[in-house]
Amino acid sequence: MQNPPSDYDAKRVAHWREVLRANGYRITPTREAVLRALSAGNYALEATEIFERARRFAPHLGLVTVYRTLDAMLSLGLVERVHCTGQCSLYVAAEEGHHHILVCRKCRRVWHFSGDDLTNLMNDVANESGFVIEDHWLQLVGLCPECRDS
Amino acid sequence: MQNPPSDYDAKRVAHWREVLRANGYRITPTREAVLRALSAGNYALEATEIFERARRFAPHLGLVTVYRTLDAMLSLGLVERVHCTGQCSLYVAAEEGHHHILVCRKCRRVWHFSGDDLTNLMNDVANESGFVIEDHWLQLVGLCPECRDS
DNA sequence: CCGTAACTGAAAATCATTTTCATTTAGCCC
DNA sequence: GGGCTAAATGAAAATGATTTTCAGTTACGG
Ligand SMILES: [Mn+2]
Ligand SMILES: [Mn+2]
Ligand SMILES: [Zn+2]
Ligand SMILES: [Zn+2]
Repeated sequence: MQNPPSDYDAKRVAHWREVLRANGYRITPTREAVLRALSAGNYALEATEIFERARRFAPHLGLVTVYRTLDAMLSLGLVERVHCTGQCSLYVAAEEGHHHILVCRKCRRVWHFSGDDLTNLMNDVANESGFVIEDHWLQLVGLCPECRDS
Repeated sequence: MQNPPSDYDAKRVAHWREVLRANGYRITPTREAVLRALSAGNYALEATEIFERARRFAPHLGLVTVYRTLDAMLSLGLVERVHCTGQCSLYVAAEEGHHHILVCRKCRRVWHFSGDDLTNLMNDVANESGFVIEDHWLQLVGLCPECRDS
């Protein structure tokens, strides 16, 4: 009758499972452990942190599988890379649709936002430079509500 | 009477030399070779590429010195890091003042621009999220005039 | 069930960056 | 134009993250 408290987002994991399967990937216990580890999605994590978390669900998991699953998920747009001053190998669950990220520089909590409109800027820069602009990459950095107090 | 064609920006090198000196760094032939290698400033370069270029000016140069000089220049804001999809360890000469970068994804040519105004967006996101936003990273990616044709 | 291509973890290989250390040198003071 | 000394140097070793290899295992369509 009681639901055990879950430290992962079952709904999101189910969705990811479908996307992976639909793209020819097999659903294995180890792979699912990585999905669960990432599904909370509120923090930018290093590969080793994902590894540690995922091991709770699949103790014999190897770090290699984390990297391989991340590759698959990156190519399907299910996770995205988070860039930082020093280290640029952080990962976080991606939201659907066009959006960008605001990261807490202290605890790496992630806030997703959309609604940026850079078309004017990009047109100006394209005209001035002669480049064809294909993509824009925007990330905000700051302190989350909890970290700014302490 | 003739000036040899120089593959570096002597003026910029002179300026960097002054900034380094003013901050307690010594001017050595190897360090200056790295300055020259970076001074053209139109391309985002990997450490090893800087190394190769700098070796033309100081053949016995070690790669370690490239890293050490890059650290010094980064901390003084003379070069900046360029982030890419795969590799985030590219460097390019920084312009003065607030600006951002447009990079050619094929040849890594860099165009510097300014004039972005994200204050409205940042205020909205700050209010919604509760974060204090301290910094914004913006980078455009595309194809330079030459690469878009070929 | 079966067959097979996909997936797995351990170990080794690779690659970028940092540390160590003995030697050299830039820049300051006579 | 010498010295002096802390800063800088390069070779080599250490580190750390990621990738490759490979022999065994497994998901899943038929
Ligand atoms: Mn956008
Ligand atoms: Mn800006
Ligand atoms: Zn925080
Ligand atoms: Zn180009």
